[in-house]
Formats: sequence, C-alpha cells, structure tokens
Amino acid sequence: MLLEHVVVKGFVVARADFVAVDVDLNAARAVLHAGKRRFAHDAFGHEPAGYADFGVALGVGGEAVQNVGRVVGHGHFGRGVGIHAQSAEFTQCLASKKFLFAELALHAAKIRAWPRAGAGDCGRRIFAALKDFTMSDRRVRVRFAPSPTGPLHMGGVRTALYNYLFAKKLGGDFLLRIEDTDQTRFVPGAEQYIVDALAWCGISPDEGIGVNGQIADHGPHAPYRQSDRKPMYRAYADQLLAAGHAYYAFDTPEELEAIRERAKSAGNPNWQYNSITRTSMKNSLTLPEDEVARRLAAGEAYVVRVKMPRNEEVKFEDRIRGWVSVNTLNLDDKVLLKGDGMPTYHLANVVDDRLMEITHVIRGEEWLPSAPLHVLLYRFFGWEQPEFAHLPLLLRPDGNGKLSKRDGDRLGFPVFPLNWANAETGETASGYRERGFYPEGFVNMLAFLGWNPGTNQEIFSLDELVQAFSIDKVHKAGARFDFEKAKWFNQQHLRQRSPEVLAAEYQAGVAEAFGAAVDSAFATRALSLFLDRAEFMSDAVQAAPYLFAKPAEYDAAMVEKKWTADSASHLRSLVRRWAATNYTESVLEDAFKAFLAETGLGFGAVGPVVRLAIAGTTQGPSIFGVMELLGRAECEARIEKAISTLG
RNA sequence: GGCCCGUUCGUCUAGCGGUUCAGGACAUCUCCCUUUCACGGAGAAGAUCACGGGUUCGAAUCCCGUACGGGUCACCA
Repeated sequence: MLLEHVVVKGFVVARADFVAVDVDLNAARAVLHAGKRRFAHDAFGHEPAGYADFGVALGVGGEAVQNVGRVVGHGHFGRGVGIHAQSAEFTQCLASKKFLFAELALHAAKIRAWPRAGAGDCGRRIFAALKDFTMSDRRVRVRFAPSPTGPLHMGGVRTALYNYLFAKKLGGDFLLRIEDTDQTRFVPGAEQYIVDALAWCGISPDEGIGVNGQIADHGPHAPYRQSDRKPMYRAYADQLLAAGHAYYAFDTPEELEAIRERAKSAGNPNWQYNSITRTSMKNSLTLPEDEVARRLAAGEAYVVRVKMPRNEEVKFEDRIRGWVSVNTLNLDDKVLLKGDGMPTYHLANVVDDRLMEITHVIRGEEWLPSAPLHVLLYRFFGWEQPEFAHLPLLLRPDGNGKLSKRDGDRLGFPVFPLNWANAETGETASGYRERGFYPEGFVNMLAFLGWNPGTNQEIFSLDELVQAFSIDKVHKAGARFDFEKAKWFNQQHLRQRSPEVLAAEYQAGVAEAFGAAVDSAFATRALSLFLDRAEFMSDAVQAAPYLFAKPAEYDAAMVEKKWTADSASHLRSLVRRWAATNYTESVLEDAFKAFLAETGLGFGAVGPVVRLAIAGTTQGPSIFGVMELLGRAECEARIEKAISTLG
C-alpha cells in the first residue's frame, strides 16, 4: 500500500545503495536553476547518480550519507537513508526505531521511494506513510470511549465515526469502551443511549459494549466498562509507585481547595500540584517513610499522583497536527488513582488502551493538552505508545465555543442523534432521527464536518465513506455547524432511496400522521408528486394532508384573490366535462385546457379555483395529478363542498 | 493569566513552492423551465488566502513575529 501510494504521488524510485535526501536549500536551488523544473525536488545527494533529469539526485557518498551512519544505522545496515535535516522533525523521526524498521522493509521490497523532501511538512507526510507501512503487520485497533454522563452529542458521534471509518478502511477493529470512572456523574440511560445512537448510525463496534446493539461485554478483553475493571488498575499504579514515577498524596480535597482559594486571592488563579508545590504538600515525597507507612496502614485516604519530571520537553507526533511539544514545567502532578480507588481517565485510558491493544487514539482536540501526560505514562510503563490524532472541534453556529450538550435545542436544531428525555428536568432534547433525518444523511453530513475526500463528491454511503476516508485529510481547524447544509445532505439521501423503500416509508408516515392506510401504488403515485419538494420524508407526508381528508378550510387570502362570482359555474362546467373522461392526470389536464380554449378564460382565472376546491391551497404539484390520486367521486364531492362553502 | 492548537468566500471546504489575481458545495441573488410551490438547468455575486516581516527568480503554500479565535488548566471525562 505504501509503495503504491508513494509512486502514485509522483515520487521517485531509487536504486542507489543509499538514498540521500538533503534539505539544503542551496543545493535544491542549484538544481532548479539548472532548468530541471519538471520534477524539481529539493532533494539532493552529493554524488548525483543519473537521476538529475528528474531534478533529483541520489548519491552513494558524501556528507549526507555519512549522516546515515551517524544518525540512523550506526553503519550496521550498510544501506540507509541520509537526511541532512535542518528541521528538528527530521532528526526526531530518524531517531525513532519505527523509521529504521520502515527503511528495512523498503529494502526488502528492493525499492526505495522518496517524495521531494521539502523542509518540514513534506517530511512529515513521508513518515506518516512509512508508519502505515510499519504498522501493516499489526492489526489496527481503535476505540471510542465516551463517558456515560448524558446523551452523546453529535460531536461525539463524529469522533466515533472517524474512529470507525479509520479502522474499517484499514481492515481493523473498532471498539466501544465505556469510561465511567467518575461515579458521581453517572446518568441512568446514558449508556443505552450511546449504544442506540451508534447503532442507529450504523457504526457498529466489533468489540466492547454495544456489539449488535446489545449492552453487553463482547470480546477477549472484557469487561469494557471501566467501573467493571476497577480492580485491574491498582497494580499499574503500584508499578508506577515502585518505579518512582508516582507517589502517594494525603492532601484532602478540602485542603487542596483551601490552597487554591488562597493562591487565587494572592493573584495566582491557577494553582497546580506540581514539581514545585509538591514539596510543601503532604505526600510520600515529603513525609518520612515511616509516617507514610503508618498512614497507609491506618487506612487513611490518599490518592496516587504522577511524579512529573521537572523540566523536560515531551514531544509526540499527532497524525493531524504534526509535532506537538510541551515542557513538563507546564504539566502538573495529575491524580492517577482517586481516593475511592478508581483510576482517573488518564490512568484508565492508558492502561486500557494498552491492554486492549489499541494502535491509534483518535479523539477530540480537547484532549490535546493532556496528551503529553499520556505519552509520559506510556514511557513510564515502558510501553510503545499508540499513534495520536486529535480531531478538530465542532463549533456552535452562533457566537463562539465548542458545541456542547448544554446547547440542546436552543440553537434551532438538534445537537443529539436521538431524542433524549432528561429524567431530572423532564425536558426532551430533540434528536436528528426524530427530526426526520436518515442515518445516512446524518452520518454523511457529520463526516464532512472536518473532513473532505479531496474530490467533488459529497454524497457518500457509510461504506463509501470507509473507502474514501483518510485521517490525513482531516482538517485542522474547528468546524462551525450549518443546519441548512445538514438538511441538504438528507435531501440528497432521500432521493437516492429506492422507490419501494420510499413507498413503505411514506405509508408508515401517513399512517402515523393521519391515521390513514394507503396502498403502495398510492404511495408511489403520491411520492411522484411530492418527493421533489421534500428534504425529509416527513415533508412529503406533511405537504398533503388533503390527500387524506377534505380541506377543512380554504386559504383565505387566495379565496379573496381568486374566487369570483363565476367560479362556481366554472367548476360545474369542468365537472361535467370531466365526467365523460378517464380520471387521469393528462386527460384531466387536456380537458381543462380545452375548457379554457373554448371559454377564452386564462389559466390563472380557473386553475387556482380548482386547487382551492380540491386542496384548500393554491400551492403544490399538478392539481390534476392530485385529482387522479383522489379519484372522481372524492373530487366531485370536494368541488361540491367548495361551491357550497364559498359560493 | 499560563500552556497548547488553530486562522482560505456568510458556512463547510479544495489547495501540500510555479498551469490558481484561488476550485467545489450549502446559503443568497438573477434568468430559464413551470400560468402555483418546488425540483431541475444556466448564470451572478461572494476570499486583498487574519496581519506584518523573512526565505525564494517565484508563497495561500516554507520560517519568524503580531493579532484574533478556540481548547485546557479538578480526587470530570
């Protein structure tokens, strides 16, 4: 996959013993100036080996290659990649084992391919591609790990969707894990809601909770609910404790709050339990050993905190954002194990991802600030870290900020996939499903909030999304949601449905809305009239209550405008004329036109009157089509009623 | 406030150093079709690529700074 990808992109295949890529811009410039612009790459070696026609020089010697021995393989491999890098990214990548592995894999294929190595970004893409390759012998496993604190909102669904698409695209597994380590925030029904919402969307977990839409553990790593995994975490906290990467802290929540309060009034709005302040707190770092032992033995409450290194740069490569770097000076000694023996998200998430063999952590951007802590935890445990991808946020259409659960229906559109009845307030937050959205439309719309296939195609089924999806095409910036476009997506999916399915949906809709039973032939005919003006099936149903009952009233404004003293006689003439014909759309219309021709009346003088009589309104599809649907007897009765009502 | 992330038409976005004084979609407007309303078709308008420097023969694209926006700073996730 990698090789194909690389070649397709117009990358150059080399067969030199060494591939030397030099990001020295002066060298690149020389090539460019020599007029080799067609594939002008600023990749360069010191002994051009016949590829200069393509503006790429590959060498078997020189400084760049010496770098190979020094930086990459220490000469062990005989072949390697030399990158004379100006950017820290390159060196960083080179230093990683993953990269070496990738290079060896490429050797095995006897092909080495390089894109133009521009400074920075391009290099990042090479390595992203290489990583896919190195990971290829390992099954991709991703997870969606919501906390059951209420209904899942659309941002959460999108995160689940991207995880799912990523996994399915690469033939991997998608797991659903419930992160309920905060027992105080437990909301009844939330877990069921999450499972139902994903099931409705067609995002089916391969493992974990919610497989086949069932709330049950399913898979080799059960249980998948963190509260059920509680006993497992202790040992990992102990491991960190033993290694000196964590410590016991006995400060009570009240004491901590008091300190924060004091700090705030002293002008420090953000007191942190960190490498500096921990020295004056009550913990196993400051207290004498015997006292710590005594407190523990006495069953005194404590938490386990991570011992954050003092001044260290933590770097990791985010699949969407590139290299992210944070100094531990800015990180605090986060609680790992809480007073109730439950792990915090940070510990649980890292341990579970490891245990469940998660290869890629794809989650919302709100987790970016704590990602360095997670990276550090992997390091402390001595585990290989998964790849990270932090998704851009979904922004509210009004004002600023991320779309949140609290936004409810305030914004004029649903923020939840399904209706949610709040047990406490008794209020119901509306969902896309109940609003009339198809899961296909909803999912399609969600997929395009922050991602784009790079083509002009916008309408995708879930399976097509899987095929087209690439995490590298996920946009970096937050996406403001637009309900108008969401409706358009649904409309497109509405039109893609088969006539049979639509007819069945129409029948169901009519039964629900009007208590009327219609056969599928009627439904098909009605749909041919009303589907064009619908974004949702409910539009098609609601557009024509008059198909199921005589108009209760007539549009007053239009009556005023169109109904004249002659209207009744015109209608009677038409009824007589139609009495002799078949009651089908085209015949009715032809007869109507003949009537106009004979009387010299304009369409505008009689047409609206017919509409009024039949439908009570002057808007809608061909009135003759509606009449055909209604049938002769019904239409004649309606016309009579209109005449007697309106005169 | 500290730290981190981001910034292309009103909105979602394409764009990965040169065929782009920036392409598509939604929304808006106009015309055609339809003597209704839609659908459909054609077209218009809409972005000095946040701003300022720099690198380069050449920058929306690379680098730096500024501004603005967002996220995050709990024994929440």
